[in-house]
Amino acid sequence: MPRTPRSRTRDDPEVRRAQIIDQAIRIIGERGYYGFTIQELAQRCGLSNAGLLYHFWSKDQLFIAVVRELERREIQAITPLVAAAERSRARSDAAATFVDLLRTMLARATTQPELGRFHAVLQSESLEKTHPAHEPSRLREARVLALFAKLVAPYVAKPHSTARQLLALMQGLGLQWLREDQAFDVVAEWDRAIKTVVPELFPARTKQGRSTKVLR
Amino acid sequence: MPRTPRSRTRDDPEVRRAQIIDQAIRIIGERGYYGFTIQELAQRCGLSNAGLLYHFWSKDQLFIAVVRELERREIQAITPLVAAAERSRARSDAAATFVDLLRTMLARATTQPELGRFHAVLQSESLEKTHPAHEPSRLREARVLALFAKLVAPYVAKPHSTARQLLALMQGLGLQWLREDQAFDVVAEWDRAIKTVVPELFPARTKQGRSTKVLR
Amino acid sequence: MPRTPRSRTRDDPEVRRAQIIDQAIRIIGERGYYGFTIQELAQRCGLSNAGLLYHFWSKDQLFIAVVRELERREIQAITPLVAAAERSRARSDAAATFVDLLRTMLARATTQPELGRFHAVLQSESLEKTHPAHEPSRLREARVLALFAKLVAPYVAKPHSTARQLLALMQGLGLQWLREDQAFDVVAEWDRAIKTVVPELFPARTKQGRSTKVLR
Amino acid sequence: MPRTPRSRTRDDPEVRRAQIIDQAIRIIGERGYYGFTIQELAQRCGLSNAGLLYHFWSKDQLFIAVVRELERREIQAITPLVAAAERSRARSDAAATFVDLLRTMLARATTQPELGRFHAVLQSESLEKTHPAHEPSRLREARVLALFAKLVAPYVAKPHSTARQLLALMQGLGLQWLREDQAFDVVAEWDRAIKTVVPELFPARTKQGRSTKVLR
DNA sequence: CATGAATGAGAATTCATTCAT
DNA sequence: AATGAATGAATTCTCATTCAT
Repeated sequence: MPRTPRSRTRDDPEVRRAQIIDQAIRIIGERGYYGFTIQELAQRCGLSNAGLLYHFWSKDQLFIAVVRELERREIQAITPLVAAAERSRARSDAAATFVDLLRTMLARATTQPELGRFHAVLQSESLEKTHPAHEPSRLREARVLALFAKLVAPYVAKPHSTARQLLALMQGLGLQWLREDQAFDVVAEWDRAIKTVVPELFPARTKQGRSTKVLR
Repeated sequence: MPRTPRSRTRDDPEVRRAQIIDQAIRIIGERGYYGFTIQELAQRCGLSNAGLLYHFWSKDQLFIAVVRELERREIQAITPLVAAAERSRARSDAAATFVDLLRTMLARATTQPELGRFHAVLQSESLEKTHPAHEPSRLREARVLALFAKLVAPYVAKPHSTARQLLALMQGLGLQWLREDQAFDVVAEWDRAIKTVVPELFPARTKQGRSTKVLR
Repeated sequence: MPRTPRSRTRDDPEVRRAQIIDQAIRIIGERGYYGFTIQELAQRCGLSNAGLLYHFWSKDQLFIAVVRELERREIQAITPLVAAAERSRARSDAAATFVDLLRTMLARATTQPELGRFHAVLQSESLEKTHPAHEPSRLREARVLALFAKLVAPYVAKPHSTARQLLALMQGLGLQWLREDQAFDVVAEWDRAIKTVVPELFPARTKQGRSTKVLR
Repeated sequence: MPRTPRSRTRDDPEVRRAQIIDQAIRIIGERGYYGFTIQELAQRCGLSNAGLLYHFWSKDQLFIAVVRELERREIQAITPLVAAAERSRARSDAAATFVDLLRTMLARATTQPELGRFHAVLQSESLEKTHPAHEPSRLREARVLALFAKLVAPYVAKPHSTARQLLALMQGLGLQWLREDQAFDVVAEWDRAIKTVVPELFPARTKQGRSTKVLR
């Protein structure tokens, strides 16, 4: 029983791949690597099992491709901001560019919840050393931590510690937002969190370096 | 090949169950619910598949039993501290008791890393509505958030927001610690984080409510 | 978790056996030999698996015991009638005694539907040569056929053929009755059937040996 | 040990299905629904378990497919005869067409004993309400009964009662024939039975409506 | 590019049975 | 006389993968 022959964009080597990867992100975000099956993916893509595997040689290859693709997209989205931040290093708008970067990073997970879920799930699943995304996840975290530490260094005494706090808050708030069915304003919470952790990034409006009333 | 026939602890109705649950926590902490197989669990317990299922009627029942058992342990461990915190509400040591509670909560995940992993993995995996731990996880998070908010209320302007930050930091730092192979001092980081988010919990040593240099 | 300790008749070696056999008849009548499990039987008897097998050494032994017990009961119920029929052979009430026997045989399946179901199911299931009740069923059928043939011999030209018809009708009507949820009067139908097949057994009320209007 | 790789009829979408269904009929006729395993079926078809399930999504679906297929074949075989019987309703050959139908119905079970066994076994096994063929069997029996009653109506006083007798005899004789290893002439017995139950269907050769000597 | 048919390796579960208590 | 704990074999089903078309 041949399903609806084909259709849509038809052919286009790369388009197909992209479609597949997009669906894979969704499924992995829902059930993690172990709960992700080629079968389900094929179904969601309107392809047969074999049809799917034609594009990616095996389940693991496909998984790796997904991880890589996501890395690629992330880099693409964030590199310009990182560059801007580095360029502005010595300038007066350095703080603003950094805050901008932080906001954008959270915003990505927010505007594309599948993305947030994917990272949330993989991040814990991949703790296990045998998980295929173990290394990639480790590196990614280290990279972000290092970046945050570098950028926050001018403002705080223990930049690495602050970097940890920022990352923890960014991920944790995202998770809460997902669990609570996106029912609160993460962006606002994230802003508040940044101000709490690195008040120095915000131009003081009062005399003291930090006015609880204003900033919280 | 009949392994050492049986014996060991033998009898003891609940002991076997507890052994099994402990191993299950480990496996689920490593591969999540979807990657968790009765086969592996049985093996680790030195039992046959059927032997295992004799104690818990099905994989899902077993899983639920694990979740419930963990809830039970958590409540058992934390209730006294919560009670203490509530009792001390109006007293001068209120802040100290709260900090104590926060420290203990993280410490549990720290001294029993399996526990930390279990919660870390389930917390993201169970975002999906069809996950068997979806509701339990949701409730657990809501409970903690409410507790934190109540206890922190006397000190901050937006208790719920602060509660979120505390939870995010506690979980996020725990995750980083696990990912980095327990290679840094989470307890110290957590302390620092608490001070950052709710400096009011710590008796001021200098005139200002917060001395960045000292506390960070 | 020990279920309600024991109770009822307690002990009594044979009583227990009888209880078990009664339940076994029910289950086999519902699902046949292949669908019959020791597990279900034990449950229905309020016994553990092992407890059950203590009384009958294995599933097959138990099954054979059931078949034998049923044979025993059948013989016990029917022998007197057969004897009566044979004794009355030459007398004027010979026909009446035979009809009595026929009625009783159907009545047994009717007043104890479990019995009817058991035989109905086994009768077809045991066609297969490897079925544990194959021989018993074959013999039983042959026995009944021979009996019918003998008793009907004085009245018809082809006694064996008539015996077949009687047996077929008895079983077939019983089956219909069970399938239609016992919603019609089998006894009446069986009477009619007997009259149709061996009108000679009934004292003629009209001149012709058979009055369709009356007998049907 | 890779059996003859594959090949044989190869391709042909429906051929494989038909082969499988044919074997399934055999097995179910031997052991009933509960004794029927996919494993055995796969083996008999020279397929792996998974290979089999590829064609029918589950054991139950397969079973339903078998039941339906058999219904289809039966209807296909019998419809023309039923139509003929209905068309001849008022004509002089009405009786002959009906007898023809009755003979054909038995003949089907006779020339294809697997078929007879299948129906024999299912007919009793499906008495249980939870049996997957419960409804189909009930309907089938009702249908046949209604058909017989309608066709026999012109000849007898209690058509429904007569229909019951015909059905019981047809099935019962078939069963005896199977049990006795096909060692007697069922067709002849069936003919005799028809004549016994509805002598009116046969042109009288003697004065009385029924001459025992001739007809039996 | 893609499918249909098939497979071997697991997976969860059920079953009859055993044995020490 | 019965149970609790356990097992090996079987059973249904899923999964990733292969291959001819």
